[in-house]
Amino acid sequence: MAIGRPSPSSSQTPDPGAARRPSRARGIPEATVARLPLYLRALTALSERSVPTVSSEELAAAAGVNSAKLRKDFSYLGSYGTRGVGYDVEYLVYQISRELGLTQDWPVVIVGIGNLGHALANYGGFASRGFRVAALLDADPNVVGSTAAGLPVRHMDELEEIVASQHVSIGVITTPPGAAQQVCDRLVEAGVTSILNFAPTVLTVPDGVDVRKVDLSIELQILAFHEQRKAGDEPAAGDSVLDRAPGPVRAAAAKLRRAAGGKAEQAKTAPAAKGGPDDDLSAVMPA
Amino acid sequence: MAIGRPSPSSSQTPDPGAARRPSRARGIPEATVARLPLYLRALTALSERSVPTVSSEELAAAAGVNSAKLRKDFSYLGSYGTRGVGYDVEYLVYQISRELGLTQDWPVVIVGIGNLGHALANYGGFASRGFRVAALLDADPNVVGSTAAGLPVRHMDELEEIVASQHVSIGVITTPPGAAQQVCDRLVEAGVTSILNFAPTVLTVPDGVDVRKVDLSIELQILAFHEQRKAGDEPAAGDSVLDRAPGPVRAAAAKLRRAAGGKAEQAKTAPAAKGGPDDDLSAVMPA
DNA sequence: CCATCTTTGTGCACACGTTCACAAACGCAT
DNA sequence: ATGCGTTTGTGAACGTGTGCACAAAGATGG
Ligand SMILES: NC(=O)c1ccc[n+]([C@@H]2O[C@H](COP(=O)([O-])OP(=O)(O)OC[C@H]3O[C@@H](n4cnc5c(N)ncnc54)[C@H](O)[C@@H]3O)[C@@H](O)[C@H]2O)c1
Ligand SMILES: NC(=O)c1ccc[n+]([C@@H]2O[C@H](COP(=O)([O-])OP(=O)(O)OC[C@H]3O[C@@H](n4cnc5c(N)ncnc54)[C@H](O)[C@@H]3O)[C@@H](O)[C@H]2O)c1
Repeated sequence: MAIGRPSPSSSQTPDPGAARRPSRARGIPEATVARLPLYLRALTALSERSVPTVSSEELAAAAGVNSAKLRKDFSYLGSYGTRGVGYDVEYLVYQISRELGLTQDWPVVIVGIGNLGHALANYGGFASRGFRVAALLDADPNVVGSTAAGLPVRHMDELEEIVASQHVSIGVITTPPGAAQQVCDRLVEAGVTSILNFAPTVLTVPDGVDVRKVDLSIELQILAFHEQRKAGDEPAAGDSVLDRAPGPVRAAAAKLRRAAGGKAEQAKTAPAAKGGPDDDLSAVMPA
Repeated sequence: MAIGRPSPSSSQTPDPGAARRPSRARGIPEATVARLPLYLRALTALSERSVPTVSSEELAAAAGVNSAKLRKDFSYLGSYGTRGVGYDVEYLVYQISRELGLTQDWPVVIVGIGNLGHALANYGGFASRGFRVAALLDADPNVVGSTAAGLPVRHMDELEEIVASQHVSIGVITTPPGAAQQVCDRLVEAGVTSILNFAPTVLTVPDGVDVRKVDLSIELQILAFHEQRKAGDEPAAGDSVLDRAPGPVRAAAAKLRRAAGGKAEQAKTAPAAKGGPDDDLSAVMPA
């Protein structure tokens, strides 16, 4: 069972219309763009095994999608297949790479070289697709000067110079959430126009700047939701009749909730109530 | 500018209909489920500042979505707001937590304690939402026995016992891609029914098992696509007329591509061609 | 050159997700 | 009670994404 991610997923920044972008810049739908890297990975594997051609059915299986979707996706790139035969692997690898902009080199800066920043710096799959770590940056003097994956960690003060001189347009943020917006602003100011954010914060950026986020915690919560659904899915108490009921009853319930007042009480008592989270209310509002 | 991720972001496993799951188990759409953690995070911040109520407009801004979407999302949970006032922060925190299944404890195992596994083990935001690291596992004898974030790294042989005795239903895979499917199979066999996969591989699982993936490389490639679009978006050569042309011309082009044969040549010559990636073909097929 | 078999490319219908816009509900002041 | 300003909850329109199913394109063999 695969869980649908409006892709957002996961990746993983939703909200297609948030910035009034028709999303379909030159005809390639977002959903297709998000799958191209998947196809590319599968094709690269085939290429390494010197497989000359592949059918939509085979490739779709390797990429974990359905073949009609794959064919439609490819149709946005042009007619690169041969009926009765399939797709030429090498040719397709190149076409997709070109479409994704991977035929050029993308220097990237990573800001915040803690646990996660270190792991990313050491990640080999980075360089394999045209992404090159231009610099590792941190604000902590104790971290600056050390090395990670053979690269020196440099101070944030050097950011502007690095971005400008190396034409960096992609930045990765792995700082604590409190520093993320500030770091983001500085990256944007320096000229970065694409940001991959690992900090659990909503980043605000000007038009023209893209943000994608990776949030472990969100992914786990989504899994928990489905897990809960699988295990049991009891009528689940809670969700009291009060809240579904129309008219003055609901209003009274709402009033009570607010009246229950300051924070902790409500948050603690509710989960504690065993027959359902609204027991406390039902006790006050019997009918 | 926010890039749309059919969020499936997100995040980050697309394909809602892949396993014939109507996706809308008890009425809550996947897209909404994926946003609930976002709302929850914003609400938690408000709660810590002792803000009693919040309007859809304010909360939407904090979560980075539009207010109509937020209201519709909440409407799937029930009528928890008060017209003219807004939503009770504490009450909403609890309702969303309950809906996501966060009122209970979720033990999690992490398999593959390398760079990334270490970072995840050290991640504090883990425990903060009811997720508890039940065990760290690895196959490498050199790693087993060491500690990460105060927890001992245990051998894969113990997996089955740990999953069974601690009722673990969520597993995180941070092994190299080559080992991921095998590890996945073993997790599933042991009883895990939700998997978060960091390895760049397509995992195959039986029905009833959920998989979500986090793939840094895919995120960067999507950013690169949009970055390329922003910078220039030149007619981009390539995409030769041959391939758009109908009839025998296209067929001939396809034939030539295949005939060009073994791998390297095609992949290398194409990007090298300066006037466009299909120049090599145009040279052979002038008209 | 024709028949047959395979596989692409796509029109179409439908499902899902987003946004608008507004009536109904509510708090509050008079 | 009544009226007024505010904000929710949702019907309806629209846009995006998915999957079916099939005609047309091409391969292949006679
Ligand atoms: N570790 C994980 O597995 C994990 C998982 C999911 C999300 N995250 C998120 O990723 C981020 C990093 O996590 P981590 O575990 O690596 O944290 P960390 O504390 O180990 O590292 C953070 C680094 O950022 C640096 N930093 C702080 N403020 C800075 C600033 N203003 N400018 C530049 N650098 C600054 C710190 O010096 C530190 O080196 C956090 O936001 C965390 O919530 C981490
Ligand atoms: N490091 C990153 O930032 C990063 C980013 C994106 C994706 N990834 C992916 O995450 C995975 C882990 O990355 P990493 O950098 O931590 O790699 P790593 O090599 O540092 O760690 C992998 C760990 O998995 C263990 N392992 C190998 N086979 C195993 C098996 N069959 N059972 C149990 N454990 C096994 C190894 O002993 C090792 O400790 C890789 O698939 C990588 O592609 C990593």
